[in-house]
Amino acid sequence: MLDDEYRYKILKELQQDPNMSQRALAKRLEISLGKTNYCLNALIEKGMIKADNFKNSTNKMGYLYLLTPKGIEEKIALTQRFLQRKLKEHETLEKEIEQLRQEVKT
Amino acid sequence: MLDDEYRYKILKELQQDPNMSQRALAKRLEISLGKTNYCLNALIEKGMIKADNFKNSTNKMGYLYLLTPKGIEEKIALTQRFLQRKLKEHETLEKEIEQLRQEVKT
DNA sequence: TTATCATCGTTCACCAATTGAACACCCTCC
DNA sequence: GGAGGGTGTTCAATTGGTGAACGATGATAA
Repeated sequence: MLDDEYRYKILKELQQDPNMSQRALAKRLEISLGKTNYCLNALIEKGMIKADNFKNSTNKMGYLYLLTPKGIEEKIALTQRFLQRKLKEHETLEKEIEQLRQEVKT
Repeated sequence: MLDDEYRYKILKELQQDPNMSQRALAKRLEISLGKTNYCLNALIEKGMIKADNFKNSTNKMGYLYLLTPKGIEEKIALTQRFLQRKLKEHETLEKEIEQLRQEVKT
């Protein structure tokens, strides 16, 4: 459940916008709230993310999910690993498409 | 469970080699025997495939899973739909890769 | 013939992953 | 105080997928 993909995506989204509820995160990643909560807590557990309780100046209260230095490093590593995987997928996909085109010709 | 992908793949494999056990099919598609059985029966139910009981000349008995005319048509339609989807995926993937490359630069 | 072995399709109890309604809590505003 | 809207957390329920086990059938050996 805690595969690279979601670890990467969560770190990415939170780095970009640490002020983001778990619900917003869930919507963005197109996964359930429960799964989001599970993955996020795992990242916190591992010291990748620090959850800061904080109050917005005017209105609502909320959390800030900030990447720790370790989290930032991890995110970089994951990005590279993720890119490699995507490149492999890309290669595979192109072969598949070529094959499908051949098939359509017939 | 009976998504386009497996319908397409099953029709393709069986068109190519109608003499193929469900176990062999399962291995080829990298899905479980149970799922293979379920999908295949659904295709039979819909009249896409006809299961002929038949005896091999020399040794074993087995089934022939032959595509019906309707099945052949369906397979063509699925191939095209599948190709379209793969092209979309391809586009998406390239964007993702580009984005990842940008990110790695930083 | 009978027994054994291999292979077939079918079944279904089991496991893992995922979901989201429900809950407790906090804050603001009336 | 109470209503309303936002939090994160929980967990019963559903879903999807698995493959061992089963009965049937034909080939093969005794």
